[in-house]
This record gives sequence, C-alpha cells and structure tokens, in this order.
Amino acid sequence: MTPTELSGALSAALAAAVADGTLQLPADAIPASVHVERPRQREHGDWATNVALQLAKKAGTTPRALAEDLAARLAENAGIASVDVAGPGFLNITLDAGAAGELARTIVQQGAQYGRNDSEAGTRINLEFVSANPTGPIHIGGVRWAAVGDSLARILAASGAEVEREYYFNDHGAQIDRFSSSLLASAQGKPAPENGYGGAYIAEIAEAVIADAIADGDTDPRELSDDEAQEAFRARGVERMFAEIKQSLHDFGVDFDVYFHEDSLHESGAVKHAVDRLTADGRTFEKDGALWLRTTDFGDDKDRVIIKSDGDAAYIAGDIAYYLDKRERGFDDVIIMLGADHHGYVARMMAVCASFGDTPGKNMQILIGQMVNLVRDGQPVRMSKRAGTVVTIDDLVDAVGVDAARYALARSSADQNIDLDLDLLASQKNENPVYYVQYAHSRTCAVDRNAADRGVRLEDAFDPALLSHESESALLGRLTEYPRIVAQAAELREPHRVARYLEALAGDYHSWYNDDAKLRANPYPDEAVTDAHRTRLWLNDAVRTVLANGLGLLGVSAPERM
RNA sequence: GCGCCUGUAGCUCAGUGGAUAGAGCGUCUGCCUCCGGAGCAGAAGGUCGGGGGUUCGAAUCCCUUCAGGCGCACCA
Repeated sequence: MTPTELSGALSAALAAAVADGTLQLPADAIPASVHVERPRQREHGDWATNVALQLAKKAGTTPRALAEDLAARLAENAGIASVDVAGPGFLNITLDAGAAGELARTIVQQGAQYGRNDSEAGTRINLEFVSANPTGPIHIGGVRWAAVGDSLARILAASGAEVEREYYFNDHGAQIDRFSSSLLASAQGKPAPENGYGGAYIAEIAEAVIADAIADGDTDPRELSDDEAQEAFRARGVERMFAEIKQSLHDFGVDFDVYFHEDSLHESGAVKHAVDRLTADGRTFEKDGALWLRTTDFGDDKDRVIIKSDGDAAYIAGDIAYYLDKRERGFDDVIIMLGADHHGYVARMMAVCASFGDTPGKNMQILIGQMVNLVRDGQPVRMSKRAGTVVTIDDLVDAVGVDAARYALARSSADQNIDLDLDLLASQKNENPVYYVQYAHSRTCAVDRNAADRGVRLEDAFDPALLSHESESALLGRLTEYPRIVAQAAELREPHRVARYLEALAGDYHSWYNDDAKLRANPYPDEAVTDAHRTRLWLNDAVRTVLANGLGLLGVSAPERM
C-alpha cells in the first residue's frame, strides 16, 4: 500500500463518516487528499496522520473521538494491520508486512521509472542558470548553479515537466569591450587596461585568437589598426572563451538546450517589440529624456529606466525582452537562477512580469543562491577576475572529481552560504558524503554479483511477508518515500532534498546489511538457497534501483565497484 | 537607512505547524570464521541567537531585537 493509496483510504473514511451522519462537516472542509507522513518513532507505526486534530474543531467534536471513529473505519482496509489513536489524536497506521513488502518487487519492476511522478505534468519550464559572461572561465560561484541547476532540471523532468535548459550569453555590453581590449593589450605586450581583466588565461586566449586568425588565412590581428584588432579579438576571443566554458560545463556533466545571445535580442527587434508593448499598455512614461517602466506599480522600490536619455537601451531592456521572448516561445514557468549578489534584481523583474499581465512567482520565478566562499588553511581565499586569481570549475574538478564536486554543491540548501575548504576537498575526500551513498550502491551490486555466483535468482520466488524484520520495514518505509521526495524537490525547486534522502536511504541499507548475520540475500557456501534469500535479493535490488535513480537526478555516477 | 539570505551538537549542515530536534566529521566504547569495515551498534555532546505573540501543539508562522553574508545606477 502506497502513501497515495493510504491517503485515499483516509479520504474515503472521512466521506463515509459524513455520509452516515457520524461526522458533521461542510463539504468544503473535507480535504481532497489527507496528508500522511512517516513518524519519526518506529513505535508510531508505518504512517501517521494528524487529520483528526485538524478537523475536530470544525466538526464540533474532540480530536480523539474523531480519531477513534476514523481508526475503526480505516482498519477495515485490506493491507492495514492496525490503526492506533495516540497522543492528542494522531492516527498511527501499521501496514501488513506483505502489503509493505510488495513495494520491493514494484520498484525492481519499475526500474528507472520508479520515482517519476506527475507533480509538474503538463508544465513547460524554461530553466536559465549559470549564464556567466564569456569574459573568463566559470568560477566557483557559477559552478554551484551548474550543479544545482542541472540537477533541478533533471528533477523537474522526472516530475513530468517539459524542461529546457538555457544559458543567457551576454555578448553585448561594456564587459565584452573590456575583455577584448584586455586581449589586445596582452597581445601587444601591454599591461591590462584599467577596468580590464588580467590573469594567465587572457594571454592564452590572446595567443589562441592570433593562431586561429592565421589558421583561417586572416591577417594577424597584431598587424591591424587598433579598432580592427579590437574587433578581431572581440569576435574570436568571445568565441574561444565561450567554447571553453561549454567544454568545462560538458565535462561537468552539464549541457544546455539553448545558448541565447543577448545580441540577438537587439538585432531581431525583440527589445523594441517588448518596449512597444509595455508602452502601448500604458506601463511606461517619459522623464528627463528617458523612457521609464513604472515598476513601482508592482512593488518595486523605484521606477526603472529602460531607454536611456541617449537613446540606448538600458541593460534591463534586454532582460525585459528576454522574458517576453521566453513567454512567447510557449513556456509557462520562466525560472532564473541568480547569485545573491544579484538579488536586487528580483523585485524589478517580478514587476516586469506583472507589467506584462503575468503572475509573478508563477510565470517568473527567481531562485537566489547564496555565495560560495573558498577557504584555505582556515582563511578565506579572495578571488578577483581582474587580477586573475580565480578558482575555476576545472580547478575544482581536478581537485576532487566531478561526482564529489557536484554532490557537495547540490546537497546544501541554496539559501545557505557554502564554505568550500580546498585543503579538505583535496586531501580528505572520504569526508564527502557522496562516497557514503556511492558505497551503498556498489555494495548492492556486490550482493548481486554474489547472488549470481550462488544461484540466487529473483524470478524463482518473492514472498513479501518474509520482509518483516524491523530493519526491513524501516528500509521499505524509506523506499516508499522516494517518489514524494522527488515531487517535493521539484515543487520547492530544492534538489538538495534528493541528496539528503539518499544519505538516509544509504544509512538504512547499511543498517539492514549489518543488522543480523542471518538477514542475507545470499546463502553461506554450505547452505541451500531459500525463498528468504531470494526475497531479500528483491529488496537489495530495490535499494540499488532507488540509489541509482536518485544519484542520476543529481548527475552523480552510481558505480558498481569503488 | 531600506531589502533579501543566514543563525540548530565542538565543526559542516538537514529538518516547507506535530509526538523524545537529526546526520556527517571529530571524541569515547564495542562489532570482521563466510554477501565489500569507504560499513554497523552504542555513548557523550543542544537556552534550535535573545525576547514577545498566534496555536491543542512552534526550530518551523507573526512582531521585535542582536550578529554575520549579500545587495540597493540613465553600469552591465
């Protein structure tokens, strides 16, 4: 019996109580689905619900009286062993061992499908993340979004959404001018210009640009006039830098469906289209020679200039056009992931969303992630792109590997600042919980290999009532939760919940494995294979399936051996 | 000054109104004759930053206060 079925049984019990007059409740007070949860204490059964506590007042009765009535009705359901009323009016529900154990076979049979759910079904989601300017390698802050964003995309897709991963490629502004003049200066052997970029990568890119130009049969950019050279370094440098970024992300396991160029918004007329529409809708006004968007109508703390008095579009005009473009491409939910240093953008972009008649928080969702700080020897490492002292995505991967890096970044709430200790990551890799989870997975695989050796075969038997040991029901209970964890991670846009769940599941598995020498999925060498062995192998494989599925949602490998 | 995020065990962090607040690391004590000890069992360790409030019930919601992080452009 799944929690969904149990919830349905509770709803039915409520409806029956209302129908025969036992319970006086207005129809709209009956919840569509009754919330059930895993109690913290094992003695409190497999599932618990507080529905009697919530409804008693509305029904003019006491929680315990209502709970007693529901308990009697619920106990009639097949698959439910007992229902107890506890404390102020909780219902503690215990399932038949057989009904609970059946889950092991269900999971193995569903395989990679187990955990998929329809909580986001039918929603078209555009998920934009990283979007770092191509003026340098992706640094550590961007890596967090690569890990969290890609994992979120996987989780949303597993929850039924149609997801597009998008990277907004800022190739239009002063940052790019600074980048190209820095390349030019490097090629000319001059120091980096004021407000320019330094660092070894600038010299490398500059050299690569020259080599590319010569290889293409073009004039060596160093022999061009400064203006022409600047343009050559801009075009080829951005292309080079962006290719490197894409490669780094690919090596990190992150690939985007769309790389969207800011330039294209200006060239295609999308900016004018968006501004015209806002003006036609009366959302703009002119003042001091500039065109403003009245964002204060929708909660922003000041109105925003969208066309500057010199006639150029302000930066936000690009974001406005970009949002409208996404909506016109048919996306219901436009999600943007930003670092905390850009959170000042939230209010104005929500106002932009509302200005188009859309719903902020739905059509436009902005996820803010707090900063990643680097620590070495207990001291913060100060990074500067200009000075070239950055720790890049490649540096991180070189130090700890993709799995450990992705897992470490994805297992924390985005609301938390992260301190990454470089010494710790490089030297004491075993402190990373990813190995705990991966080890559990490879252990399930080791059990499978031994089962094959000793002739324990799944298809020979499955008797769910044999999975009645305390550590087995704990494990089954954990496995039951998985689809809801995925759905919850999708709804809340919080991938770390999947990682935390996997750690708990791995712990339950290790406990079961070590609990009792007799609880084995394989016989001893001089022992015959029994149905208990075969049935436990189903459970072992169910755990393997869920660990593999969950790690897959995090973009972390599930090794068969370590 | 205003806004957002954070404050939970020695450290790093989970816990979207429920029962006795959890995990990893670290410390201490046990557990390998056979499925992987990168593991397990147990112990010690808590004013959930402080103070009010709402509620049958608050780490969780509201107010206030303290501390830290990050922002408050006709820059991008």
